[in-house]
Amino acid sequence: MSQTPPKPHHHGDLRAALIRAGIDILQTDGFHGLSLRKCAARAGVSHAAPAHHFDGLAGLKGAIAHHGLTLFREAMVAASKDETDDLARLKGICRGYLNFVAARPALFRLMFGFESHEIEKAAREIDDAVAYDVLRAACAPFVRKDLPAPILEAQVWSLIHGYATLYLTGNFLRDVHALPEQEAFDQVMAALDRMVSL
Amino acid sequence: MSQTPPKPHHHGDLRAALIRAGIDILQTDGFHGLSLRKCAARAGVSHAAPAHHFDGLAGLKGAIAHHGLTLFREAMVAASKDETDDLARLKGICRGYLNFVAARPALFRLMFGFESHEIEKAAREIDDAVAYDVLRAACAPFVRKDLPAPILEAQVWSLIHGYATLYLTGNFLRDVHALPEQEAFDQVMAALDRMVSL
DNA sequence: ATGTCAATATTGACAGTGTCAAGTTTGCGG
DNA sequence: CCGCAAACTTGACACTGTCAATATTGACAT
Repeated sequence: MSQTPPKPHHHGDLRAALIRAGIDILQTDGFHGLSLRKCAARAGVSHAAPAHHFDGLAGLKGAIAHHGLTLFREAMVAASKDETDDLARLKGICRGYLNFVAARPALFRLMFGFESHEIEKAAREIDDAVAYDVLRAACAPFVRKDLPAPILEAQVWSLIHGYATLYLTGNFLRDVHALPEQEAFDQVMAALDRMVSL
Repeated sequence: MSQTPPKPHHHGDLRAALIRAGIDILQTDGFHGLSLRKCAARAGVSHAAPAHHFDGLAGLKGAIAHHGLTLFREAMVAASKDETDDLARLKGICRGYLNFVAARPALFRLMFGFESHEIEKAAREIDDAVAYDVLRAACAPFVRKDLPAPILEAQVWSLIHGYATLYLTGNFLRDVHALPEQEAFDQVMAALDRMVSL
């Protein structure tokens, strides 16, 4: 895509404005509300203008996801940075994960929903690392010879990702979601105690 | 919706035909390929005919998800029924879960993607139980006083659901997915050993 | 058999959507 | 000042879901 717009001509910086518009629309109108034409309208340009900055809708979604990943990382960092204990820190990461899901459901859906398959794949692999590193660091203290880092990370990531998505969609887990939110989270995340114990 | 179509007039049983068409289209053209008009065309009726059997697209998706849930259940039962050991049986359920995801990705996405939010909600809560009961039964042997059934179920469901969706979308977990599929599955599901152990 | 009537399906229209092919404006570099 | 390319607009196309109006069908009562 056009990663170097050196000097904006008409708008100012349309590319950034469209991404901002997209994130706003996701928050306001939900995932369905996002469309190229609405982003264009909100940015005050014509309906086909975005085509010059993104490779169609998939390209715009890719750019939004790219930006969203830094917000995602920030949420996890913020929720874990005050923890000193290794386990509490890991749970803080998960707490941040869930906070992000609750705060920006549509953006999360764009980033991690099945749609991510159709998103511009190029930069994705690099971007993912931005968020994944946070988890990796939090998992590091628990790595053992019989529990390699990639496996542990996959286990933890699967657990929190699964819980977050089931939480978001309301599928299954009704008994648990009937509990107060924090208690439900704590009880499910208690699985980490065992997964990580000697 | 029309839950009692006592005597078909024109088509034969258009409702069932549309659901079948929908599942076929999901398998052939992927999630995006599904549309009311295409289902109608494949069933040999006009584009607006489905409206008389389903409450719009959400209604059709709901009906497809309803049917898909029984296939989903069958996949889990089939993969676990020959196991006698309790833990192996639980892992068989998870194996069946992943098998289903691999075999019918678009249908799975319709059922458990974020789209399920917009799906006809009415029957969903009852339907869910159809599949959830399989998991519940497999979890039952491991329930203890300090590990109530709903919590354990939520932990197991979150783990396999998270792994399956990350597997499907290709987000994160690259190191693990570089492994042979069965080995990756086994290693991640080893977390169950610990979660369930005394 | 005949007429009634509701369920079933068709047709045509409408507002959206993404995307493409042209044209138009803008402003920088020679 | 002029060219020229980047940025943007305009108009069209095919496709989508949805609705209102119409036509058809088949069962049931008389």
